[in-house]
Amino acid sequence: MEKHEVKAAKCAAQLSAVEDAIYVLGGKWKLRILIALLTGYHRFNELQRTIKGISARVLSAELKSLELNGLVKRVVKADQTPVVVEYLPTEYTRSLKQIITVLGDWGLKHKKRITGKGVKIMEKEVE
Amino acid sequence: MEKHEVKAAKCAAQLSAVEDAIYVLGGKWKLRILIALLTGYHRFNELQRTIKGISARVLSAELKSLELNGLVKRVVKADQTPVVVEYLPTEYTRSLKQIITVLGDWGLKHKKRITGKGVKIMEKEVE
DNA sequence: CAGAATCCGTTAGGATACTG
DNA sequence: CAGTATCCTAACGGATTCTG
Repeated sequence: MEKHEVKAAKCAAQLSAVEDAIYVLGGKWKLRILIALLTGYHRFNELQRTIKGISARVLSAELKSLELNGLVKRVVKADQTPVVVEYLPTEYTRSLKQIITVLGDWGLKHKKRITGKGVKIMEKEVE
Repeated sequence: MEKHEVKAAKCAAQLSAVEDAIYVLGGKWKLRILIALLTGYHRFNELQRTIKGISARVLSAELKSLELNGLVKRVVKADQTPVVVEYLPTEYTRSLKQIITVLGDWGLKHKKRITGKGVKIMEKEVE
């Protein structure tokens, strides 16, 4: 195998692996939900309050998707009234901690970089 | 500050940092483009060939967005005919290497996890 | 509280064709 | 080669209302 073929193969492998990760974790909300989950928020409305801006509809859909991928466990405690539903992180969810850490670190640096320079790329204010 | 307030503050900080990262790197293509860039692909059509499935329109738009964020440098070599345009990673781009590595590792594990179990979450085939 | 149902606007991004 | 220009649609996601 020649040099550029090696390069191509490595790039393709990297590309495909990252692609898979993005496929599961991508989108606006999934990682945020997982962070809240790992932080200790487990109830539906609690999650909605913690994750600013998410609607019940979207939260519900995202939780289902995450459950399909084994990243959330939905637990119904039927022995209580009213019924309590909890969304719990799984063992598998904890394997994401490194991703979250690394991404968070970079995001922090990036914010400092742009606010430090006084550059505003796009408007993002809320109020 | 009480315990749950600390938790809330930490979670919010983490949330906001990751949010910032997603804002810049999110979407279907940005990270893939950066990987190709870091691997050594610099020309427009070269990138399009390497990143399977991306259209010229989208590639063009994404490159502009990345350039705005300082993650790509567009270099025109006017001393040649025809004019050669190169998209080069910056120093700042290299700060993403860890993210790419971690994300790639996880994606690889995840793929093994699902293919190993024979689970097909959603259809994703191309042909 | 924990959602489902409905409606509806925005947008990411695909397909194709064209240009200097 | 290095893009632009158009057109178009599927998916994302916001707002609101309703329910057991």
